[in-house]
Amino acid sequence: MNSAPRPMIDVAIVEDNVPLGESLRMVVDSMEQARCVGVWTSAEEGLRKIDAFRPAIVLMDINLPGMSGIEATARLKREFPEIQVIIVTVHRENEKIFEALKAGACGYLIKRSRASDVRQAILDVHNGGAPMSAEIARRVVEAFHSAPAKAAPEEAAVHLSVRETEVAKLVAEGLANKEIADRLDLSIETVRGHLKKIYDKLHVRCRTEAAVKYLDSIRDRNPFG
Amino acid sequence: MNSAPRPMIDVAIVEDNVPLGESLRMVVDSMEQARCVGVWTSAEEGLRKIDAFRPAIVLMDINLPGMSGIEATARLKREFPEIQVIIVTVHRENEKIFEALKAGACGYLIKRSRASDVRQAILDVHNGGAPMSAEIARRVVEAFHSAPAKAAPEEAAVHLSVRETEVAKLVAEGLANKEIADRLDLSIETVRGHLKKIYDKLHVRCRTEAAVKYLDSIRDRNPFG
DNA sequence: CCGTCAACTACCCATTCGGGTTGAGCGGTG
DNA sequence: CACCGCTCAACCCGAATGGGTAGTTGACGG
Repeated sequence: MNSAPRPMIDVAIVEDNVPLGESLRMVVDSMEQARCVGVWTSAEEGLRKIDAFRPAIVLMDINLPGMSGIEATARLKREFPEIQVIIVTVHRENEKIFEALKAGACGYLIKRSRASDVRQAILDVHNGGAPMSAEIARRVVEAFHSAPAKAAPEEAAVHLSVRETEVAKLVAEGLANKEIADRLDLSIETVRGHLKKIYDKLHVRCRTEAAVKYLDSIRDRNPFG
Repeated sequence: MNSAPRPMIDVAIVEDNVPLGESLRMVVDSMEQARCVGVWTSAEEGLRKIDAFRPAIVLMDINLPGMSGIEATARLKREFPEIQVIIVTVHRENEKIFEALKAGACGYLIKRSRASDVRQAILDVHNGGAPMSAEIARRVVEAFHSAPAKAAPEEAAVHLSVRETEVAKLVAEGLANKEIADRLDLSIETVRGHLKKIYDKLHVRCRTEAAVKYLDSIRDRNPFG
Protein backbone atom coordinates (compact mmCIF):
# COMPACT_ATOMS: atom_id res chain seq x y z
CA MET A 1 0.00 0.00 0.00
CA ASN A 2 2.77 2.44 -0.63
CA SER A 3 3.13 4.96 -3.41
CA ALA A 4 4.84 2.47 -5.73
CA PRO A 5 2.38 -0.41 -5.95
CA ARG A 6 3.82 -2.75 -8.48
CA PRO A 7 1.03 -3.74 -10.80
CA MET A 8 0.06 -7.35 -10.41
CA ILE A 9 1.06 -9.84 -13.04
CA ASP A 10 -2.18 -11.10 -14.52
CA VAL A 11 -2.01 -14.76 -15.32
CA ALA A 12 -4.51 -16.86 -17.22
CA ILE A 13 -4.59 -20.63 -17.36
CA VAL A 14 -5.75 -22.83 -20.22
CA GLU A 15 -5.92 -26.40 -18.99
CA ASP A 16 -8.56 -29.00 -19.63
CA ASN A 17 -7.63 -31.00 -16.57
CA VAL A 18 -9.79 -29.19 -14.03
CA PRO A 19 -8.00 -30.27 -10.86
CA LEU A 20 -4.67 -29.29 -12.35
CA GLY A 21 -6.09 -26.00 -13.55
CA GLU A 22 -7.42 -25.19 -10.11
CA SER A 23 -4.19 -26.24 -8.55
CA LEU A 24 -2.33 -23.84 -10.80
CA ARG A 25 -4.77 -21.08 -9.97
CA MET A 26 -4.06 -21.56 -6.30
CA VAL A 27 -0.36 -21.39 -6.87
CA VAL A 28 -0.67 -18.22 -8.89
CA ASP A 29 -2.98 -16.62 -6.40
CA SER A 30 -0.60 -17.48 -3.62
CA MET A 31 1.92 -15.14 -5.17
CA GLU A 32 2.25 -11.60 -3.97
CA GLN A 33 3.13 -10.33 -7.41
CA ALA A 34 0.64 -12.28 -9.50
CA ARG A 35 -3.00 -13.21 -9.68
CA CYS A 36 -5.05 -15.55 -11.77
CA VAL A 37 -7.60 -13.86 -13.98
CA GLY A 38 -9.11 -16.98 -15.44
CA VAL A 39 -8.92 -20.73 -15.80
CA TRP A 40 -10.25 -21.98 -19.11
CA THR A 41 -10.55 -25.53 -20.22
CA SER A 42 -10.06 -25.28 -23.95
CA ALA A 43 -8.03 -23.35 -26.46
CA GLU A 44 -11.20 -22.07 -28.04
CA GLU A 45 -12.52 -20.73 -24.78
CA GLY A 46 -9.19 -19.18 -23.96
CA LEU A 47 -8.93 -17.38 -27.27
CA ARG A 48 -12.46 -16.14 -26.87
CA LYS A 49 -12.01 -14.74 -23.40
CA ILE A 50 -8.46 -13.57 -23.48
CA ASP A 51 -9.29 -10.28 -25.13
CA ALA A 52 -11.44 -9.28 -22.17
CA PHE A 53 -8.96 -10.26 -19.50
CA ARG A 54 -5.68 -9.37 -21.17
CA PRO A 55 -3.39 -11.43 -18.97
CA ALA A 56 0.32 -10.72 -19.15
CA ILE A 57 1.09 -14.40 -19.05
CA VAL A 58 -0.84 -17.48 -20.11
CA LEU A 59 -0.09 -20.93 -18.82
CA MET A 60 -1.10 -23.06 -21.77
CA ASP A 61 -1.56 -26.79 -21.70
CA ILE A 62 0.04 -28.32 -24.76
CA ASN A 63 -2.46 -31.14 -25.08
CA LEU A 64 -5.95 -29.82 -25.31
CA PRO A 65 -9.07 -31.39 -26.75
CA GLY A 66 -9.85 -29.71 -30.03
CA MET A 67 -7.36 -27.05 -30.89
CA SER A 68 -3.92 -27.87 -29.53
CA GLY A 69 -2.02 -25.61 -27.22
CA ILE A 70 0.51 -25.08 -29.98
CA GLU A 71 -2.03 -23.84 -32.45
CA ALA A 72 -3.60 -21.72 -29.73
CA THR A 73 -0.23 -20.22 -28.90
CA ALA A 74 0.40 -19.33 -32.49
CA ARG A 75 -2.97 -17.62 -32.81
CA LEU A 76 -2.60 -15.91 -29.50
CA LYS A 77 0.79 -14.49 -30.37
CA ARG A 78 -0.49 -13.28 -33.71
CA GLU A 79 -3.33 -11.45 -32.03
CA PHE A 80 -1.59 -10.33 -28.85
CA PRO A 81 2.17 -10.56 -29.32
CA GLU A 82 2.79 -8.92 -25.97
CA ILE A 83 1.20 -11.78 -24.07
CA GLN A 84 3.76 -14.29 -22.87
CA VAL A 85 2.89 -17.94 -23.13
CA ILE A 86 4.29 -20.60 -20.88
CA ILE A 87 3.56 -24.08 -22.11
CA VAL A 88 2.44 -26.63 -19.56
CA THR A 89 3.36 -30.13 -20.58
CA VAL A 90 3.90 -33.62 -19.38
CA HIS A 91 7.44 -34.83 -19.39
CA ARG A 92 8.99 -36.12 -22.62
CA GLU A 93 7.09 -34.17 -25.20
CA ASN A 94 10.22 -32.64 -26.58
CA GLU A 95 9.03 -32.41 -30.12
CA LYS A 96 5.85 -30.67 -29.14
CA ILE A 97 7.63 -28.33 -26.79
CA PHE A 98 9.93 -27.40 -29.58
CA GLU A 99 6.96 -26.74 -31.85
CA ALA A 100 5.38 -24.64 -29.15
CA LEU A 101 8.47 -22.50 -28.81
CA LYS A 102 8.48 -22.00 -32.53
CA ALA A 103 4.84 -21.00 -32.31
CA GLY A 104 5.81 -18.27 -29.91
CA ALA A 105 5.87 -19.70 -26.41
CA CYS A 106 8.73 -18.34 -24.36
CA GLY A 107 9.19 -21.27 -22.02
CA TYR A 108 7.46 -24.12 -20.36
CA LEU A 109 6.59 -25.92 -17.22
CA ILE A 110 6.50 -29.61 -16.55
CA LYS A 111 3.09 -30.64 -15.21
CA ARG A 112 4.45 -32.14 -12.07
CA SER A 113 6.46 -29.08 -11.21
CA ARG A 114 6.41 -27.95 -7.62
CA ALA A 115 4.58 -24.79 -6.71
CA SER A 116 7.88 -22.99 -6.32
CA ASP A 117 8.84 -23.90 -9.87
CA VAL A 118 5.60 -22.49 -11.17
CA ARG A 119 6.13 -19.28 -9.28
CA GLN A 120 9.69 -19.06 -10.47
CA ALA A 121 8.71 -19.60 -14.08
CA ILE A 122 6.15 -16.82 -13.89
CA LEU A 123 8.69 -14.47 -12.38
CA ASP A 124 11.29 -15.56 -14.88
CA VAL A 125 9.03 -14.69 -17.74
CA HIS A 126 7.95 -11.46 -16.16
CA ASN A 127 11.57 -10.49 -15.72
CA GLY A 128 12.38 -11.29 -19.30
CA GLY A 129 13.55 -14.85 -18.84
CA ALA A 130 12.68 -18.03 -20.66
CA PRO A 131 12.09 -20.99 -18.36
CA MET A 132 13.08 -24.25 -19.98
CA SER A 133 15.15 -27.34 -19.40
CA ALA A 134 18.74 -27.74 -20.41
CA GLU A 135 17.83 -30.10 -23.20
CA ILE A 136 15.32 -27.80 -24.81
CA ALA A 137 17.52 -24.77 -24.25
CA ARG A 138 20.21 -26.48 -26.22
CA ARG A 139 17.95 -27.38 -29.07
CA VAL A 140 16.70 -23.86 -29.27
CA VAL A 141 20.21 -22.50 -29.27
CA GLU A 142 21.20 -24.91 -31.96
CA ALA A 143 18.27 -24.13 -34.19
CA PHE A 144 19.21 -20.56 -33.57
CA HIS A 145 22.74 -21.18 -34.77
CA SER A 146 21.85 -22.40 -38.18
CA ALA A 147 19.53 -19.55 -39.09
CA PRO A 148 21.88 -16.58 -38.67
CA ALA A 149 24.72 -18.79 -39.79
CA LYS A 150 23.22 -18.77 -43.24
CA ALA A 151 23.46 -14.99 -43.39
CA ALA A 152 27.25 -14.94 -43.54
CA PRO A 153 28.36 -18.50 -44.19
CA GLU A 154 31.04 -19.36 -46.73
CA GLU A 155 31.58 -22.88 -45.54
CA ALA A 156 34.81 -24.25 -44.28
CA ALA A 157 37.33 -24.54 -47.05
CA VAL A 158 37.04 -28.29 -46.65
CA HIS A 159 38.54 -29.29 -49.91
CA LEU A 160 37.98 -32.79 -51.13
CA SER A 161 40.43 -34.13 -53.65
CA VAL A 162 39.21 -35.00 -57.13
CA ARG A 163 38.84 -38.64 -56.33
CA GLU A 164 37.20 -37.97 -53.02
CA THR A 165 34.71 -35.70 -54.71
CA GLU A 166 33.81 -38.39 -57.21
CA VAL A 167 33.24 -40.83 -54.39
CA ALA A 168 31.24 -38.31 -52.39
CA LYS A 169 29.02 -37.65 -55.36
CA LEU A 170 28.21 -41.31 -55.80
CA VAL A 171 27.65 -41.74 -52.08
CA ALA A 172 25.11 -38.93 -52.34
CA GLU A 173 23.40 -40.86 -55.10
CA GLY A 174 22.90 -43.69 -52.69
CA LEU A 175 25.35 -46.15 -54.16
CA ALA A 176 26.96 -48.80 -52.01
CA ASN A 177 30.72 -49.03 -51.80
CA LYS A 178 30.81 -51.95 -54.18
CA GLU A 179 28.77 -50.06 -56.74
CA ILE A 180 31.01 -47.06 -56.40
CA ALA A 181 34.04 -49.29 -56.89
CA ASP A 182 32.55 -50.70 -60.08
CA ARG A 183 31.56 -47.31 -61.35
CA LEU A 184 35.00 -45.79 -60.79
CA ASP A 185 36.86 -48.98 -61.60
CA LEU A 186 38.47 -49.18 -58.21
CA SER A 187 38.86 -51.79 -55.55
CA ILE A 188 36.22 -51.66 -52.87
CA GLU A 189 38.97 -51.16 -50.34
CA THR A 190 40.09 -48.05 -52.13
CA VAL A 191 36.59 -46.70 -52.03
CA ARG A 192 36.51 -47.37 -48.32
CA GLY A 193 39.82 -45.60 -48.00
CA HIS A 194 38.55 -42.49 -49.74
CA LEU A 195 35.42 -42.63 -47.67
CA LYS A 196 37.43 -42.58 -44.47
CA LYS A 197 39.24 -39.46 -45.60
CA ILE A 198 35.96 -37.88 -46.61
CA TYR A 199 34.45 -38.56 -43.22
CA ASP A 200 37.50 -37.07 -41.67
CA LYS A 201 37.46 -33.91 -43.73
CA LEU A 202 33.73 -33.45 -43.41
CA HIS A 203 33.72 -34.30 -39.72
CA VAL A 204 31.04 -36.92 -40.06
CA ARG A 205 30.75 -40.55 -39.10
CA CYS A 206 28.54 -42.11 -41.72
CA ARG A 207 27.83 -41.99 -45.42
CA THR A 208 24.42 -40.47 -44.96
CA GLU A 209 25.80 -37.48 -43.13
CA ALA A 210 28.53 -37.19 -45.71
CA ALA A 211 25.97 -37.24 -48.49
CA VAL A 212 23.92 -34.51 -46.88
CA LYS A 213 26.95 -32.32 -46.25
CA TYR A 214 28.28 -32.88 -49.70
CA LEU A 215 25.01 -31.98 -51.36
CA ASP A 216 24.73 -29.00 -49.10
CA SER A 217 28.17 -27.81 -50.01
CA ILE A 218 27.59 -27.93 -53.74
CA ARG A 219 24.21 -26.27 -53.47
CA ASP A 220 25.80 -22.82 -53.33
CA ARG A 221 28.78 -23.50 -55.50
CA ASN A 222 29.22 -24.44 -59.09
CA PRO A 223 27.21 -27.62 -59.34
CA PHE A 224 29.07 -29.21 -62.19
CA GLY A 225 28.39 -32.62 -60.70
CA MET B 1 35.91 -48.88 -11.14
CA ASN B 2 33.16 -50.69 -12.90
CA SER B 3 32.78 -52.16 -16.33
CA ALA B 4 31.31 -48.99 -17.78
CA PRO B 5 34.21 -46.55 -17.90
CA ARG B 6 32.67 -43.36 -19.17
CA PRO B 7 35.08 -41.68 -21.53
CA MET B 8 36.46 -38.46 -20.11
CA ILE B 9 35.14 -35.16 -21.36
CA ASP B 10 38.11 -33.42 -22.91
CA VAL B 11 38.05 -29.73 -22.23
CA ALA B 12 40.29 -27.06 -23.67
CA ILE B 13 40.61 -23.52 -22.40
CA VAL B 14 41.32 -20.39 -24.40
CA GLU B 15 42.00 -17.57 -21.97
CA ASP B 16 44.67 -14.89 -22.14
CA ASN B 17 44.53 -14.23 -18.44
CA VAL B 18 47.00 -16.87 -17.28
CA PRO B 19 45.97 -17.09 -13.63
CA LEU B 20 42.34 -17.44 -14.64
CA GLY B 21 43.22 -20.00 -17.27
CA GLU B 22 45.17 -22.07 -14.76
CA SER B 23 42.41 -21.70 -12.27
CA LEU B 24 39.95 -23.06 -14.80
CA ARG B 25 42.29 -25.91 -15.60
CA MET B 26 42.35 -26.87 -11.96
CA VAL B 27 38.61 -26.84 -11.76
CA VAL B 28 38.28 -28.99 -14.85
CA ASP B 29 40.94 -31.41 -13.70
CA SER B 30 39.22 -31.69 -10.36
CA MET B 31 36.27 -33.30 -12.11
CA GLU B 32 35.93 -37.04 -12.29
CA GLN B 33 34.27 -36.88 -15.68
CA ALA B 34 36.45 -34.28 -17.34
CA ARG B 35 40.03 -33.33 -17.92
CA CYS B 36 41.80 -30.36 -19.36
CA VAL B 37 43.71 -31.05 -22.55
CA GLY B 38 45.15 -27.60 -22.99
CA VAL B 39 45.15 -24.00 -21.86
CA TRP B 40 45.90 -21.61 -24.68
CA THR B 41 46.25 -17.90 -24.40
CA SER B 42 45.01 -16.69 -27.75
CA ALA B 43 42.38 -17.52 -30.33
CA GLU B 44 45.07 -18.09 -32.90
CA GLU B 45 46.93 -20.57 -30.73
CA GLY B 46 43.68 -22.29 -29.88
CA LEU B 47 42.62 -22.69 -33.49
CA ARG B 48 46.05 -23.99 -34.35
CA LYS B 49 46.16 -26.61 -31.65
CA ILE B 50 42.60 -27.67 -31.43
CA ASP B 51 42.83 -30.08 -34.32
CA ALA B 52 45.45 -32.11 -32.50
CA PHE B 53 43.65 -32.24 -29.17
CA ARG B 54 40.05 -32.41 -30.33
CA PRO B 55 38.41 -31.39 -27.08
CA ALA B 56 34.71 -32.02 -26.73
CA ILE B 57 34.25 -28.66 -25.08
CA VAL B 58 36.14 -25.41 -25.29
CA LEU B 59 35.93 -22.70 -22.66
CA MET B 60 36.48 -19.59 -24.74
CA ASP B 61 37.23 -16.19 -23.36
CA ILE B 62 35.19 -13.61 -25.20
CA ASN B 63 37.80 -10.86 -24.96
CA LEU B 64 41.06 -12.00 -26.39
CA PRO B 65 43.98 -10.03 -27.77
CA GLY B 66 44.00 -10.29 -31.54
CA MET B 67 41.15 -12.43 -32.79
CA SER B 68 38.14 -12.20 -30.52
CA GLY B 69 36.54 -15.17 -28.88
CA ILE B 70 33.48 -14.63 -31.02
CA GLU B 71 35.39 -14.81 -34.25
CA ALA B 72 37.30 -17.78 -32.92
CA THR B 73 34.04 -19.50 -32.02
CA ALA B 74 32.65 -18.92 -35.49
CA ARG B 75 35.73 -20.37 -37.13
CA LEU B 76 35.91 -23.22 -34.72
CA LYS B 77 32.32 -24.21 -35.33
CA ARG B 78 32.78 -24.03 -39.06
CA GLU B 79 35.72 -26.36 -38.90
CA PHE B 80 34.61 -28.59 -36.06
CA PRO B 81 30.87 -28.25 -35.59
CA GLU B 82 30.85 -31.05 -33.07
CA ILE B 83 32.96 -29.14 -30.59
CA GLN B 84 30.88 -27.31 -28.03
CA VAL B 85 31.95 -23.84 -27.05
CA ILE B 86 31.20 -22.24 -23.72
CA ILE B 87 31.91 -18.54 -23.68
CA VAL B 88 33.72 -17.19 -20.65
CA THR B 89 32.90 -13.58 -20.05
CA VAL B 90 32.86 -10.84 -17.50
CA HIS B 91 29.35 -10.12 -16.46
CA ARG B 92 26.89 -8.05 -18.43
CA GLU B 93 28.36 -8.24 -21.87
CA ASN B 94 24.98 -9.15 -23.22
CA GLU B 95 25.51 -7.95 -26.73
CA LYS B 96 28.71 -9.85 -27.07
CA ILE B 97 27.27 -12.94 -25.49
CA PHE B 98 24.43 -12.80 -27.93
CA GLU B 99 26.87 -12.45 -30.77
CA ALA B 100 28.81 -15.40 -29.47
CA LEU B 101 25.71 -17.56 -29.34
CA LYS B 102 24.95 -16.60 -32.91
CA ALA B 103 28.49 -17.55 -33.78
CA GLY B 104 27.80 -21.02 -32.45
CA ALA B 105 28.51 -21.01 -28.75
CA CYS B 106 26.03 -23.08 -26.81
CA GLY B 107 26.23 -21.28 -23.50
CA TYR B 108 28.45 -19.20 -21.30
CA LEU B 109 30.06 -18.76 -17.94
CA ILE B 110 30.57 -15.61 -15.96
CA LYS B 111 34.24 -15.15 -15.09
CA ARG B 112 33.68 -14.99 -11.41
CA SER B 113 31.61 -18.14 -11.36
CA ARG B 114 32.30 -20.53 -8.56
CA ALA B 115 34.04 -23.80 -9.32
CA SER B 116 30.77 -25.63 -8.93
CA ASP B 117 29.18 -23.44 -11.60
CA VAL B 118 32.00 -24.23 -13.98
CA ARG B 119 31.62 -27.93 -13.37
CA GLN B 120 27.89 -27.69 -13.77
CA ALA B 121 28.18 -25.81 -17.04
CA ILE B 122 30.52 -28.43 -18.45
CA LEU B 123 28.20 -31.22 -17.42
CA ASP B 124 25.21 -29.29 -18.74
CA VAL B 125 26.79 -28.99 -22.12
CA HIS B 126 27.95 -32.56 -22.12
CA ASN B 127 24.43 -33.66 -21.35
CA GLY B 128 23.00 -31.59 -24.13
CA GLY B 129 22.20 -28.49 -22.16
CA ALA B 130 22.90 -24.85 -22.81
CA PRO B 131 24.02 -22.94 -19.76
CA MET B 132 22.85 -19.36 -19.86
CA SER B 133 20.96 -16.79 -17.89
CA ALA B 134 17.25 -16.16 -18.10
CA GLU B 135 17.79 -12.89 -19.91
CA ILE B 136 19.92 -14.35 -22.65
CA ALA B 137 17.71 -17.40 -22.92
CA ARG B 138 14.78 -15.17 -23.61
CA ARG B 139 16.56 -13.21 -26.27
CA VAL B 140 17.56 -16.40 -27.97
CA VAL B 141 14.03 -17.73 -27.86
CA GLU B 142 12.67 -14.49 -29.22
CA ALA B 143 15.13 -14.30 -32.05
CA PHE B 144 14.05 -17.80 -32.71
CA HIS B 145 10.38 -16.88 -32.88
CA SER B 146 10.47 -14.42 -35.72
CA ALA B 147 12.16 -16.69 -38.22
CA PRO B 148 9.69 -19.54 -38.53
CA ALA B 149 6.06 -18.53 -38.82
CA LYS B 150 4.18 -21.75 -38.79
CA ALA B 151 2.50 -23.68 -36.09
CA ALA B 152 1.07 -27.11 -36.30
CA PRO B 153 1.02 -29.12 -39.48
CA GLU B 154 2.66 -32.44 -39.94
CA GLU B 155 2.21 -32.85 -43.63
CA ALA B 156 3.60 -36.13 -44.80
CA ALA B 157 5.72 -34.67 -47.55
CA VAL B 158 4.95 -37.57 -49.82
CA HIS B 159 3.03 -40.42 -48.31
CA LEU B 160 4.96 -41.02 -45.17
CA SER B 161 3.04 -41.38 -41.94
CA VAL B 162 3.82 -39.09 -39.02
CA ARG B 163 6.11 -41.58 -37.41
CA GLU B 164 7.84 -42.41 -40.63
CA THR B 165 8.45 -38.74 -41.22
CA GLU B 166 10.06 -38.40 -37.84
CA VAL B 167 12.32 -41.31 -38.56
CA ALA B 168 13.15 -40.00 -42.02
CA LYS B 169 14.08 -36.66 -40.58
CA LEU B 170 16.52 -38.19 -38.15
CA VAL B 171 17.98 -40.44 -40.82
CA ALA B 172 18.61 -37.31 -42.83
CA GLU B 173 20.47 -35.90 -39.87
CA GLY B 174 22.81 -38.83 -40.07
CA LEU B 175 21.68 -40.64 -36.96
CA ALA B 176 22.10 -44.40 -36.65
CA ASN B 177 19.08 -46.56 -35.95
CA LYS B 178 20.02 -46.89 -32.33
CA GLU B 179 20.30 -43.14 -31.95
CA ILE B 180 16.96 -42.66 -33.64
CA ALA B 181 15.45 -45.21 -31.29
CA ASP B 182 16.79 -43.30 -28.31
CA ARG B 183 15.66 -39.97 -29.63
CA LEU B 184 12.13 -41.11 -30.35
CA ASP B 185 11.97 -43.38 -27.35
CA LEU B 186 11.36 -46.46 -29.50
CA SER B 187 12.89 -49.88 -29.79
CA ILE B 188 15.56 -50.18 -32.42
CA GLU B 189 13.46 -52.83 -34.07
CA THR B 190 10.63 -50.41 -34.48
CA VAL B 191 12.93 -47.95 -36.12
CA ARG B 192 14.03 -50.65 -38.49
CA GLY B 193 10.43 -51.44 -39.17
CA HIS B 194 9.62 -47.86 -40.06
CA LEU B 195 12.73 -47.66 -42.15
CA LYS B 196 11.62 -50.60 -44.24
CA LYS B 197 8.32 -48.91 -44.92
CA ILE B 198 10.08 -45.69 -45.79
CA TYR B 199 12.35 -47.43 -48.27
CA ASP B 200 9.31 -49.01 -49.76
CA LYS B 201 7.35 -45.82 -50.12
CA LEU B 202 10.29 -43.81 -51.37
CA HIS B 203 11.43 -46.54 -53.72
CA VAL B 204 14.93 -46.59 -52.37
CA ARG B 205 17.20 -49.26 -50.95
CA CYS B 206 19.33 -47.51 -48.39
CA ARG B 207 19.18 -44.82 -45.77
CA THR B 208 21.38 -42.44 -47.65
CA GLU B 209 19.09 -42.42 -50.65
CA ALA B 210 16.15 -42.03 -48.32
CA ALA B 211 17.81 -39.08 -46.63
CA VAL B 212 18.48 -37.35 -49.91
CA LYS B 213 14.96 -37.89 -51.17
CA TYR B 214 13.45 -36.79 -47.92
CA LEU B 215 15.49 -33.60 -47.76
CA ASP B 216 14.66 -32.94 -51.34
CA SER B 217 10.99 -33.28 -50.69
CA ILE B 218 10.99 -30.77 -47.88
CA ARG B 219 13.38 -28.30 -49.41
CA ASP B 220 10.51 -26.14 -50.59
CA ARG B 221 8.84 -26.29 -47.24
CA ASN B 222 9.75 -25.19 -43.76
CA PRO B 223 13.42 -24.77 -42.92
CA PHE B 224 12.88 -26.53 -39.65
CA GLY B 225 11.26 -29.86 -39.47
C1' DC C 1 -18.20 -58.08 -33.91
C1' DC C 2 -14.98 -57.96 -37.57
C1' DG C 3 -11.66 -56.05 -40.95
C1' DT C 4 -8.15 -52.73 -41.69
C1' DC C 5 -4.39 -49.97 -40.72
C1' DA C 6 -0.71 -47.54 -38.26
C1' DA C 7 2.43 -48.17 -34.74
C1' DC C 8 5.26 -51.11 -32.30
C1' DT C 9 8.19 -55.17 -31.08
C1' DA C 10 10.86 -59.31 -32.12
C1' DC C 11 14.25 -62.69 -34.27
C1' DC C 12 17.22 -64.52 -38.06
C1' DC C 13 20.78 -63.85 -41.45
C1' DA C 14 23.93 -62.38 -45.01
C1' DT C 15 26.10 -58.28 -46.23
C1' DT C 16 27.85 -53.90 -45.60
C1' DC C 17 29.97 -50.39 -42.95
C1' DG C 18 33.18 -47.79 -40.15
C1' DG C 19 37.58 -47.74 -37.83
C1' DG C 20 42.24 -48.81 -37.21
C1' DT C 21 46.52 -49.96 -39.42
C1' DT C 22 49.85 -50.60 -43.00
C1' DG C 23 52.08 -49.87 -47.22
C1' DA C 24 53.34 -48.88 -52.15
C1' DG C 25 53.77 -45.76 -56.24
C1' DC C 26 53.73 -41.00 -57.92
C1' DG C 27 54.40 -36.06 -58.44
C1' DG C 28 55.43 -31.64 -56.52
C1' DT C 29 58.06 -28.69 -53.24
C1' DG C 30 61.36 -27.05 -49.88
C1' DC D 1 67.04 -35.90 -51.35
C1' DA D 2 63.43 -35.92 -48.02
C1' DC D 3 58.90 -34.81 -47.06
C1' DC D 4 54.12 -34.51 -48.12
C1' DG D 5 49.65 -35.13 -50.21
C1' DC D 6 46.91 -37.96 -53.34
C1' DT D 7 45.73 -42.41 -55.05
C1' DC D 8 45.29 -47.10 -54.66
C1' DA D 9 45.08 -51.36 -52.01
C1' DA D 10 44.56 -54.93 -48.36
C1' DC D 11 43.27 -57.11 -43.73
C1' DC D 12 40.83 -57.48 -39.35
C1' DC D 13 36.81 -56.95 -36.51
C1' DG D 14 32.81 -55.52 -34.20
C1' DA D 15 28.75 -53.08 -35.07
C1' DA D 16 25.19 -51.55 -38.11
C1' DT D 17 22.23 -52.32 -41.84
C1' DG D 18 18.55 -54.33 -45.15
C1' DG D 19 15.47 -57.97 -45.93
C1' DG D 20 12.20 -61.26 -44.61
C1' DT D 21 8.71 -62.88 -41.52
C1' DA D 22 5.56 -62.58 -37.69
C1' DG D 23 2.85 -61.13 -33.90
C1' DT D 24 0.37 -57.55 -30.58
C1' DT D 25 -2.25 -53.49 -29.66
C1' DG D 26 -5.38 -49.70 -30.20
C1' DA D 27 -8.19 -46.78 -33.05
C1' DC D 28 -11.78 -46.27 -36.62
C1' DG D 29 -15.52 -47.53 -39.48
C1' DG D 30 -18.43 -50.93 -41.20
